[in-house]
Amino acid sequence: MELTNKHITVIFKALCDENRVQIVRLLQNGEKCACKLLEALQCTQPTLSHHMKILCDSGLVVGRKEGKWMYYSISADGTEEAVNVLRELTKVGISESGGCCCK
Amino acid sequence: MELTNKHITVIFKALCDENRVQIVRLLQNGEKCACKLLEALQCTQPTLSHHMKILCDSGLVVGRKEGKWMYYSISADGTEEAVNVLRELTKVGISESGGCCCK
DNA sequence: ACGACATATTGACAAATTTCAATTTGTGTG
DNA sequence: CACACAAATTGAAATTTGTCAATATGTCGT
Repeated sequence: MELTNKHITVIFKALCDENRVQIVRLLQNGEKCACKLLEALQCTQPTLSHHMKILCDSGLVVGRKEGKWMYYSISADGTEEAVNVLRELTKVGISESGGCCCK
Repeated sequence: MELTNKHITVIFKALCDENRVQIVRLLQNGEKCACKLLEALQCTQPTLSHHMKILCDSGLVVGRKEGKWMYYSISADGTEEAVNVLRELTKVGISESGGCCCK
């Protein structure tokens, strides 16, 4: 599979915002409905909805609809992929000869 | 050690920008001087300098000054910490009972 | 000390992101 | 069907981020 810079940024943009990091932490002890997240966070419902969209788009979180409620949880597949992407991206390969391009 | 949401965002903000992701990829085959990065990227020198600062602040990249040149490379320690942080953050613990808070 | 060069910093502007109020969509219940 | 409720979408304002031109800082060679 290809791994564009764009795709990589989508994954890590999810964790660029303190509120979203907090949301992930809240999901660490299991699936939670949106309203529970909403009362834990200090933001409005549309703002939470926006953050959840970004988290879901990144693949780190998955949503499950049940009636009028929305349940969110950490995606094992998504987070594993994120760790792999981060490891791949920061893996150092064949070291080139040093020296500067400028004379 | 403590691990604030703020600290976590600093790490992952580094990988939020396509140019910075590209820079990390360029560093994968060894240390590079700023001017070499500059000719690979399509941006001005101040912009590159700005991105390098963010990458260094995140700990993922380290800089080494040699004369008038600046050499950058991927930090093994920094990237290992980033992977650990990501794994810690996305680790699912004791699953709580399901159900919605709303009646 | 002076000039040339590499990098960093400053200031300004454009683009993207975060946030909320208002509204819409979707779902279940009386 | 009408109402109530949960979540998503829209649109606008405030903030943050990315970018560049201009300038400053630091280093080397003459």
